[in-house]
Amino acid sequence: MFVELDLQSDVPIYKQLADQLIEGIASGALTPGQPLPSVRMLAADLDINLHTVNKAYQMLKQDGFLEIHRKKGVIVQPGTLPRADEAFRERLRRDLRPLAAETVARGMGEDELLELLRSLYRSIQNPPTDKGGTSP
Amino acid sequence: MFVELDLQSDVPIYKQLADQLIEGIASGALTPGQPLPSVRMLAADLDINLHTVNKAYQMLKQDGFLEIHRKKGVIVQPGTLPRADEAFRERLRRDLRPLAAETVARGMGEDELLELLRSLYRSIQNPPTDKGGTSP
DNA sequence: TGTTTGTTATATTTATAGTATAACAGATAG
DNA sequence: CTATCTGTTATACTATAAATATAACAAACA
Repeated sequence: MFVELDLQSDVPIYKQLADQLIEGIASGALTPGQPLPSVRMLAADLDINLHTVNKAYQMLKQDGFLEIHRKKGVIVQPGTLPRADEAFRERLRRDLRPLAAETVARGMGEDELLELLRSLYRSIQNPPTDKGGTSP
Repeated sequence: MFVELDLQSDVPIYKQLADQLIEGIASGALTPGQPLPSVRMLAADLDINLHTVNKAYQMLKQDGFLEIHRKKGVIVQPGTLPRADEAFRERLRRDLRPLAAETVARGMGEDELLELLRSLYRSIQNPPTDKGGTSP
């Protein structure tokens, strides 16, 4: 598994995990229908508690990124992934706002900020580790 | 004071306060050298605890957005505001990454995301409440 | 001399994060 | 059927952060 946790970070472990799974889906490292490790297996692999993994899985299930079946285990959403609806856009604005504000306060230009985000967006959509890819 | 707190939010009060003060500096609503309410006054005004206000003030002092003197009280940084150094850019990337990832995963286009951030940036730099402004 | 300032120090309450066990019920392979 | 693995639920515990409540101190100022 490509997940890497920072136990010293102020970001909760379950959120780090959920974030990286979403990034995996975004990048194509995790494909629709692909099975994920069981909560016990992944917990053992990452050397964290079963419930911490389960919390991340439950969040992603709630958001529609995962499907969870008995015994079949956890799989990446095989159907249509959750859309960027207005609720998501609202959350996006709420989270981006303080970042944009401090950027302005520190005199960082609009262009540089946008370029930084653009660079992030593209590196996720087309990760540098995958040379070539299967899409084209 | 233009500060509005959401006590039901999962965002800590002291962070909401710090964020809005930074936005005030970014928008020009708070000008360099301008005095801020004392920790006791603002706490009473917002109906929160003295220490919660103090925590926000201390963070902003630590970052260089505020100066704090005995008896003179708290003032907006009269000298040069903190710069957007590499440490800030790193923090920016770290915070933007999960947002960009979920945006990709939800199939929201790069253009729309960038436009959303651009809109936020500009509305902060030139707030809609101030018709005309003193700058020009 | 008072009064207000930031500051420091405790203490308490509340909520979240993370861990540790244990047990339950559904699904599957043998 | 039986054993095993699955998610799931429940409970308990520790640790930490957030927020509040008082109290007191020292510096600055009118």
